[in-house]
Amino acid sequence: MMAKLQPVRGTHDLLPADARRHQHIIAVFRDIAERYNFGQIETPIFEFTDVFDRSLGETTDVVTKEMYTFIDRSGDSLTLRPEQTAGIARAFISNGLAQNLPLKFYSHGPMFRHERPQKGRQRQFHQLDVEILGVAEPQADIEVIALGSHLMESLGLTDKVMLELNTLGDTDSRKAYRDVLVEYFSDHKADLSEEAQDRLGRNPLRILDSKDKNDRAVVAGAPAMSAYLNAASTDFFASVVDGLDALGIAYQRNEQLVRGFDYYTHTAFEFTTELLGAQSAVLAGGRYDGLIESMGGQPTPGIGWGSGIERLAMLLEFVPEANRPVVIVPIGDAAAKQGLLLLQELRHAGVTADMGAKGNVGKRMKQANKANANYAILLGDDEIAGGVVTLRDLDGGEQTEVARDVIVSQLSNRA
RNA sequence: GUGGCUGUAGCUCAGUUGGUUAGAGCGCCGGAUUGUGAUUCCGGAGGUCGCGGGUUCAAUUCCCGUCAGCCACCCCA
Repeated sequence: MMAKLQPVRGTHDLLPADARRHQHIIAVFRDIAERYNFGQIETPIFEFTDVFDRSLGETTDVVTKEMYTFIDRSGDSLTLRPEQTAGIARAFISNGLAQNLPLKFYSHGPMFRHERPQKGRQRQFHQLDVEILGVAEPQADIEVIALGSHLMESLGLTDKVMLELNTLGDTDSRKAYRDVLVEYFSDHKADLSEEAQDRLGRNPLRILDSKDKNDRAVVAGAPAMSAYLNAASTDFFASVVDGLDALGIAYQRNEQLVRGFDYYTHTAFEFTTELLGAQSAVLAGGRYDGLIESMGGQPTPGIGWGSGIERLAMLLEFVPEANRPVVIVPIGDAAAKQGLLLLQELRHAGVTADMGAKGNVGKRMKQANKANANYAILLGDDEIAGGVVTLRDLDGGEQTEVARDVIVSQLSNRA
């Protein structure tokens, strides 16, 4: 391999076939999000570091060791966004959007995390994202999950993913449970892994989804989160579940499901798969009623999810084909000019068309074949003199003369 | 950040028990075919054997380091 010009670790070029796959996912997503009456929002791919520090939780791994943070020429600390929600929350506050509640946003674009790459994990990756701001009712939870489910269905991934669902309860419930959990884990501290012992002080809920065998044994005996939910939290979750049932959206309760960022409350969910190696989450999100307030805005409930485009792409069986071009094969100098004109007419008429820059007829026909062209248009002195064009069907091999003045409409109608 | 495996042509891979000019298939370019595309035939280009250092008369091969890829841990989309 060339040693010199390498892409930065964990980044990838999307060549046309991959780019088409990504664009297909994005197109399906946009179509569905628009049908759910979400509006597109684009926030910058970098923000003041503070935006992420304060929102994600200072002890989370993303903040402590995965952010791409740098000092710009003005001396400000900036960070490439590791996720989308914080940026949207910031935009909500910056633009004074509290006047327009409720708001439904969708977005997509690159995210950055400084992690060791592996299957389904890159340093620059792309996410789809939806957020609903200003709706405290379970209907928003249901709608956002339904949108995710709809997306899976439209991408043909329903059989490959499973919806896992949990509730973290409101702030009071979460705090109560946390205290009980810390007490329980402290009693079993000796049996926990080093990682888990470390997390006990920082983020005890995360011990629940540890993969360590010993940890799992301890977790199995831990008090259940559901037992510590207050009435309001229990009712809220019951409403979410009712809604999903009514819509026929299957899910599996997973009481160990804990999301990575501190801002989550109530509903937490993930569409997971077993087909991506160690990575399981394909689409994940939850409710974050305290986030905007903690960032300095008016108290505003929110819920949303993010979904990794690369991960979706790896599961996708459908690979969209590129348009097959019509390729013009000019023969002679006069035809080269006439060819350019015809090329322009075809393109303006909506036909994917191309014309090579050099080569004799044989060479050009080979090029047309390689370009996966469905038709070749041969244009030489004979055709020009007769006011026609020779249209060759490259799949069947039939060749016919078509009047020059109808060829464009004939081909555009076919497409 | 930690660990395991792997780096030979654009791609997929052989190979050298350390020894003159490192191979194949596919792909690419040209010709047979300057008005006709799979195929076929002929010819050609393309490698400082990831990079750096060490051992050796000699390293693509052995050793060390480094970078990268893959996979896993951690964590997450």
